[in-house]
Amino acid sequence: MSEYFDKSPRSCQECQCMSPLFCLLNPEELNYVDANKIHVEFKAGETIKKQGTFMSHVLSVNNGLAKVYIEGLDGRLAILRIVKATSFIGGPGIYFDQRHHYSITALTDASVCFINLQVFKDVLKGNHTFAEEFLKDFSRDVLAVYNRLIYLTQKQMPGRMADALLYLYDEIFKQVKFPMILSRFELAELSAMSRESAVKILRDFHREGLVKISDHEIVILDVDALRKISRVG
Amino acid sequence: MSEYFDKSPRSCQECQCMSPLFCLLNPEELNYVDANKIHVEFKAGETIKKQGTFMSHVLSVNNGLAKVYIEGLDGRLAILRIVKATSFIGGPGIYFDQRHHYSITALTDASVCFINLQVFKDVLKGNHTFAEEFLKDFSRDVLAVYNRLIYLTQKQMPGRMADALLYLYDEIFKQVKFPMILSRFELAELSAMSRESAVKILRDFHREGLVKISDHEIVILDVDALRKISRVG
DNA sequence: ACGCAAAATTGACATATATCAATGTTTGAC
DNA sequence: GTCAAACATTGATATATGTCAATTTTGCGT
Repeated sequence: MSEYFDKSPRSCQECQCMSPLFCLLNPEELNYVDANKIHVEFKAGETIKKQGTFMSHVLSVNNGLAKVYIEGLDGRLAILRIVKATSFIGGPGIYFDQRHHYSITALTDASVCFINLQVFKDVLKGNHTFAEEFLKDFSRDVLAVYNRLIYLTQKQMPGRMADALLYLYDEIFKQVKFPMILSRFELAELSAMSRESAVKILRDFHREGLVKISDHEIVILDVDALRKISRVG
Repeated sequence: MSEYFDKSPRSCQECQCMSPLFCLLNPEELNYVDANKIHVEFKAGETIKKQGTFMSHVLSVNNGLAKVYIEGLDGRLAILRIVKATSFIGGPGIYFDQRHHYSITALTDASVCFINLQVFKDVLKGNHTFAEEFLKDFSRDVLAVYNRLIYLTQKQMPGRMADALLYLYDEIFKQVKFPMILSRFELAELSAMSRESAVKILRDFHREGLVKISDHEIVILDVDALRKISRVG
């Protein structure tokens, strides 16, 4: 029961897990956000947001990891990116049509704040530094999608899988040994190939001594070789 | 010689070719933009902006058609979209790193205004309606890239080519008979396949009576069948 | 009208990739 | 601990797609 009450919202003022974006708010603005946010804990595997639904709130991931993905044709998923704490998640729906254009699912237990969209827009309207930083964040995400578009359409499978692994290394964990938060199938969804192809490529990487996968852990043994495969395509 | 002088900038106030975005400016703001813009005429085939260069200005296409494309791996191009009059072209570089992240080349003779980036930002800062509409525009572009990501990675070649043709019909010309502004090679770049594959698919479409291509013109004979191919993938 | 260069076309072939079916392995619920 | 369900693996095979090389067509400058 005490656990239940632990889940009650902390105030934003004392929160150490806030997305850096919100550090640009003055106390008054932060109060306004604080009064209009909801804090929710998710278990690994739970859906945080479903593509297509009305965007009543924007999100801030305070803790844990989640996958952001588009539900494409015939239910096939395309994982866009992995988000870690602390990240703001908005998306093109904020100003376009107030809908979520991707789904988000927790990969680990995760703690997420939902900030009322209108309140977010109000604050954005009144604080130009905040608005610029938001735009910068958004633009960075857009650029990442451009890059994915290129490498998913112009590289072959080994290059795409190398990119997926290097992405986890460079952007998410920043160390060569990290937990396998994604199943083979999800790695396939991240690199736009079939599950079986993903398995085969990973086996090849393993045989060539580039990576070691065991016990829910992956170790990248030869970063340079992976980068070369990524480059060659 | 008189032609040379025709190219001198008209004032934005009397311009009928302005991107709708700029209609949201008040006279004072429009004057400010007018005083800080450059108007240039391009011939078909000329490069309007080159990916990677410093973004000193944002663009407004007043007349003509242009292709917006990313220069990917080994010089392979991915055409993102076709722009027609009247369109604003900014991109993620505005707020991220002040660089152009795609190249733009004129497909027909084209008339383009270059608006000083700082001036654009100033106006955006001071006019919230303008800012919101800009964001809406930007978000629409982003969504289009999401869709491209899905259909380029999850559809097979016939579906992708059908999408390319339907894009020209639905978004650009809005009639089933339109000039072939894109070469076969460029159609291939728009649908992420090799030039030869594009030729073969188009031949198939032609044999099946879906399209007719001749004399620099394309006629879509069976829109519904194309839509079906697009759906099936 | 001529001839050159670029673009388009073709079919044969090589390669990349998905699919299928069968099997093995892990995980979590009871 | 057992069982079922999900996940992972494998090799065989089918399909999609790219590449190559040869040829034809088109566009354009003189």
